[in-house]
Amino acid sequence: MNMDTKSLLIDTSTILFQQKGYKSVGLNEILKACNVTKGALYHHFPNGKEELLITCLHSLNEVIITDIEAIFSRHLSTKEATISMIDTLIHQFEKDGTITGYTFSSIVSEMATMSEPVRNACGALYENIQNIYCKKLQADGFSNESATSIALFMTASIEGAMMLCLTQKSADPLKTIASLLPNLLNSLQ
Amino acid sequence: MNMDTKSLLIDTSTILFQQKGYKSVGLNEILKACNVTKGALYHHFPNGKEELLITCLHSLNEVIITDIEAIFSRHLSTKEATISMIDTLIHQFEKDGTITGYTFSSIVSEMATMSEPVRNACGALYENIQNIYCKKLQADGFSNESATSIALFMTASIEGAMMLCLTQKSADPLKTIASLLPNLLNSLQ
DNA sequence: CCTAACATACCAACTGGTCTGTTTCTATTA
DNA sequence: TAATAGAAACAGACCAGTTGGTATGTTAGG
Repeated sequence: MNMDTKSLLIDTSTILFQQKGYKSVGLNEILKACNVTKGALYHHFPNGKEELLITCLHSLNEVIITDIEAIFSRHLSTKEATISMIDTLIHQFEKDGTITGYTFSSIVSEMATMSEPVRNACGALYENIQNIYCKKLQADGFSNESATSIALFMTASIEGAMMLCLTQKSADPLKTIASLLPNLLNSLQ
Repeated sequence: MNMDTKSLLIDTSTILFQQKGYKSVGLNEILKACNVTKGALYHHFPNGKEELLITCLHSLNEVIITDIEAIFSRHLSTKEATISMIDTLIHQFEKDGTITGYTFSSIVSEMATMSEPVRNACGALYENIQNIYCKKLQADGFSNESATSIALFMTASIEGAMMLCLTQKSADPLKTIASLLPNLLNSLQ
């Protein structure tokens, strides 16, 4: 089984979907970007575009979890790990103008109310991210309950900050979040 | 000058754009929802769909600012006002399953990198929201600088929480944010 | 030789947008 | 006040381009 074409399709369209959303990206655009024909696409994804998107979300899930987990195991406290993670986001944003590989807000807001499978895939992704935060917070000494709350708070504020970065064409919102989050962690410990 | 048709178009498509994003909403869908013809639409919006969207964003701006300002003038402290505001969002979400009139994340994430005019309109909207928070925080005694930071933090976490609500089909994320924000405000005062 | 992995022509449905009417309102003038 | 001119407010047919998807091929590898 030759996975190269399939992987190429997934990797390319993951980026495109993240940058532009679902409807904005046409099959022809994906095909051209991959230099692949429609026959090949429908061979690997018989159910078409939405199946491709969901596969992309699963793939993205693995990438994000791996990356964040690596950062979080590299640092002692949640505080340090979070700052390091946001730093990574900031650098990518300042380099590329977008954040691929960490966010999928375009897909959430566009598809959550339209397709249950897509909504579930997105939900699982957020859940996994929150779980990493949550475990580290518990290791920091937080109670089960407050760790869950804070993890959600972190996920939300980082996701929201990325939206603000997009509209402002500046990484400042993420920087502000990074500087405030430690205070929040201290105040609740 | 008869504004009824134009207003109807703006109000209807504002909701549709908020719920589904920009590309997902077709002109025909808007036209059918309004019971208006293409001729009428292009009479009021000669530059077509994008002009309609930007007009919707401006209209949304006024609505949001008016609503939030009303809530914030009704309460003494930022803490109380914020909780009251989030309560409004929670109630709407639990009633309708969506939050129209307060968020436009679908448009931001989809269009911010595609159209400068749209990005600017979205940026202005976030800026206005933050300004309301900021002023109230200053009235609470926060310094200019920290008021700005906290206002951004509030905007981001609320916006992010709404995304989480969408994926979870539950208002819990917003509730969590509402219960944590007061702690943050206390810890920084 | 059979199946996986393509390639390509084709399709109906729909997209945003234009063009040419027609109606309705309104201001002006005889 | 009635007639009329002109503009605003539509209505609806039409269009080229694109959409996601299919059907029927061909090619290459085990």
